[in-house]
Amino acid sequence: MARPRQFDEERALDAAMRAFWANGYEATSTQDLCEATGLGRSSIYNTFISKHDLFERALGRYVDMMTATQLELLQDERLGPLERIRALFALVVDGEMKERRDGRSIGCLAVNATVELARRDTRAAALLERDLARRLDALRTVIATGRSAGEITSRRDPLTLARYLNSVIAGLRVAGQGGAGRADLEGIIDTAMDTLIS
Amino acid sequence: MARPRQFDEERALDAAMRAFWANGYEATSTQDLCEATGLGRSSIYNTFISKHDLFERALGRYVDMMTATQLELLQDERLGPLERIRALFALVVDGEMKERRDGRSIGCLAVNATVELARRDTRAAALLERDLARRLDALRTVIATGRSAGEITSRRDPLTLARYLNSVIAGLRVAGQGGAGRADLEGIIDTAMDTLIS
DNA sequence: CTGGTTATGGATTGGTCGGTACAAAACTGA
DNA sequence: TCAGTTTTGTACCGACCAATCCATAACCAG
Repeated sequence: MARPRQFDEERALDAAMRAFWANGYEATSTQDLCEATGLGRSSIYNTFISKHDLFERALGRYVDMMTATQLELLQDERLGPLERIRALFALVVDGEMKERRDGRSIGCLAVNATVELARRDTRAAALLERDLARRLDALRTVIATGRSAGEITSRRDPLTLARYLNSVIAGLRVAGQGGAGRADLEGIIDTAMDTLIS
Repeated sequence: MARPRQFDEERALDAAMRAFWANGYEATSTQDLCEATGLGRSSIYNTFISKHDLFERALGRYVDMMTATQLELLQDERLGPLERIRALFALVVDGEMKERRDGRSIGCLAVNATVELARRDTRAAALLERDLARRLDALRTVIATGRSAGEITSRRDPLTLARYLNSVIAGLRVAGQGGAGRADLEGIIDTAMDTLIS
């Protein structure tokens, strides 16, 4: 009954996400978004309402995808609890080694958005907070399992350990953006894991 | 022999630093900088050349001040190695509890700049890299001392442990910006310190 | 093939961006 | 008092910002 879209909304969203991921919210202009998505301004505004709304959807897509893969790992029953945590760290390090420029990684859009926006963008902050809760929950569960199984011997309670591991991951992201290489990141991870079995 | 300045350059620099710290580089306009410093545009450009140059000086001032206080703690011979590291963490947490808005901290300008700019601002990246080297060196030294003294029993080498601790600090900053409270941060710290004596 | 509806491209909006020009003001040494 | 120098306030610059308008294109149901 009307003219159909000439583009795939999900693909466009994905391209916008990458642009925000690489350059941050403020440094990404609507012109950049047009070029990244291949859409005209009209199509972007017709579809996504505003730059900020587009960013929210891009960030939402990012955390949904990332957290989904991470939870999959953390709930993989073919692996033991410690192996799952190791696998999660490996995933993070592999991510940090991709898309490097001058030896610096692109980091994690969730961390980047937390740092750039959380204090002055309530909606982004709420989105990030919900994602954090999901990730902490999954970490807490696998840690609790690991402790029951005797693999994790730390007497810190699982939620504290979950917050610790999540914080270590954020630190890894920042380190990657600061120029740390694979060996550096793996050293940090090995050290961080010592905590669980102490 | 000429008209003297009506303002204190260091005070102005300090005000600009706080503006960048609170809002980031891109989101801080030259108009914001005028209001924060109380200077007119002419005075700002006459003194600091450009927004970017002003940012560089502000960031330089920040890392010099912060790293100076942190190194002071790490080299305080009245404290044992572990106590020094604990004191450093306490300093970070206290910092994270200041200037909160909606329960979120302002974070650390060095971390914020790493996340926002390191990939596309070579000069800022170099500045941050030099600061990182200084901090890692001080951490490594105190860790080595602690191991000689038997306070630190981890068999990870001191540089790796230093990178680990520095990364944990960055993670704490991000957590603070994400809304973590004092108890959360202290839980992370206590857990992180377990590593050293394992 | 036509009327209704949506998508698209391009021009354009008012506003703000970082940065500059310029003249008046304010000081100092002579 | 005045020449020389720098600072300061104001007006201004072109460029770009996010966002909108509108005419045209493209599609589909009838």
